[in-house]
Amino acid sequence: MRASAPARLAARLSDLAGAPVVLERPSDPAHGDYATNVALRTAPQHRRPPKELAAELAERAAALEEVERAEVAGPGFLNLWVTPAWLAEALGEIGPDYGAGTPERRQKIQVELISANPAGPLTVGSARNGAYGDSVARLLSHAGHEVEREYYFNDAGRQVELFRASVEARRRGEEPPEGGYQGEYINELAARDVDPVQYMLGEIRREVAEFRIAIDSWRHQGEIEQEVAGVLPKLDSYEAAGTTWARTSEYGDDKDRPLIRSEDGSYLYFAADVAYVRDKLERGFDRAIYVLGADHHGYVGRLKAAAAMLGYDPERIEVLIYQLVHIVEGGQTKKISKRRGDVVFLHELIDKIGVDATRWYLVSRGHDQPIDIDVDLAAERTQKNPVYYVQYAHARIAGILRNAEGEHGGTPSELEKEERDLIKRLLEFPGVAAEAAERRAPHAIPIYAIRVADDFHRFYHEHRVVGSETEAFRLALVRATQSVIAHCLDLIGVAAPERM
RNA sequence: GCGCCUGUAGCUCAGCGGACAGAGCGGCGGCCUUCUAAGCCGCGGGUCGGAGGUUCGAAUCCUCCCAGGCGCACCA
Repeated sequence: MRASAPARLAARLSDLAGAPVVLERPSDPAHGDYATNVALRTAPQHRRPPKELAAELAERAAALEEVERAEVAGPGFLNLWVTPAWLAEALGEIGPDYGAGTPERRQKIQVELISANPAGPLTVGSARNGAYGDSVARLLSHAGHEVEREYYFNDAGRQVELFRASVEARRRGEEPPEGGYQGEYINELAARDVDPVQYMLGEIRREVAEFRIAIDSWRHQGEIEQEVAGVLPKLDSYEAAGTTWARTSEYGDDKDRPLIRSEDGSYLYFAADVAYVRDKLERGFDRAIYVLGADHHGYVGRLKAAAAMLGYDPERIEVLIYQLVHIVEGGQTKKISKRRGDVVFLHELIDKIGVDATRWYLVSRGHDQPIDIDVDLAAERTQKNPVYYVQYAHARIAGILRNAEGEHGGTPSELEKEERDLIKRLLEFPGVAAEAAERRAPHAIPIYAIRVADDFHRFYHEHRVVGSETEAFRLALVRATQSVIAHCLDLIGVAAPERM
């Protein structure tokens, strides 16, 4: 896989400049198709005025066949205009594998996501975990890594027993136990003749699939707990205050962590964490990614400490934190609590607005940004979800392609403004996808997709495709646009419809 | 008290070292005999929480302060 056209252009310019050139797309069209600040950045080390350096580079750049014009502007920017032939040729590179990377070092990566207790249906909080984590997994896979998705069922702990007891109490017509679970779904479960935990295990698998997340590996707490006894002797631990402690504070954690409950000698959760870390890394993953809500960010230190204590490079453990989803009711914002029943379930949101709008909505803001879902406004607000705007562009193109019979391709001698803008936008895709993967920031994809749809709708409004003088070229342009939109939607698990 | 995250247009959010800060929604006004009007165009709207600092250049980096969210269990 060779570098994308803009990357190759940047590389040629880097040779001319003798320094790495980063091309950006200026917002002001008067500043060219591409611009670079190399002269500004390298002026200090050359001890020469940036404008002088930029002027020299401009002269050399203008001699490149792909460059139509090069100008120095402002304090020392170099602005470039590219030829229609270069744009048309670059367009030809857009296809099924467009933007797919081959990393310098292909890694085997595990992404553990959701892993909600089977103590009820998935909440919108878990849905954010899934939408975010799965999109990161898709991005990494697109970037060329080998990715496996795992879901860990905490199906043997205290919370789950409390849940089971709550349902059973309900069946006997009693109040739930102290700290137990409440809510309509408990009543519904009580009415069914099933083991509540077994039932939820099945329900969650179904919901995850419906949310378009393909889990490769389902693990259960019991499996990990069997490994605990074998791991504990390998830890740097000591006895104090009636229990065994892992000396995690020596390995970057805030404090030491107890491994065994002194009351009854049973393993505490951290013991399972350690066993699980080893389990993951021993399975040959170069990297184990955990996707956790902000309420679990205290986990980062202890998981890395666990790895370090076992002799692994803690860099192999990566914890992705996303901010929480809150529900807003009557102007009041509150944290989701399954136990209290203050909760919006994923299936409710899907029923209201569908999988596409739900996934788009949950992944389209930065993971560092909290999300409020207003129970009353959710449906109304998401009717205006930009997902439809993007899907519409895809469907519109499908319509054009249904009407067209001619060949695709060719290079017109002149390009319309809307065509140039659209092509340049499409050429951004490999960079956008690579950066999104690198930064674990899938929200860049929907934002970019909106811009593509934007440029397409503008083009569509101004120019006809079928029956135009440059029909073959425009068919290729429109087909490439559709392909890039489809790639974007796929990266975030949203459907790309042929008709709307 | 300590740690992580956040504070950008009326609302929801992008932008995270470059050229006058952007989009969607909401408001107002235009555009369908032509490939889907779920569309396009125009208008209005911002001391980028505050104060210092680094830099040729800061919404973007550093420090402090203010405000909000989340953590700091022998629960998960």
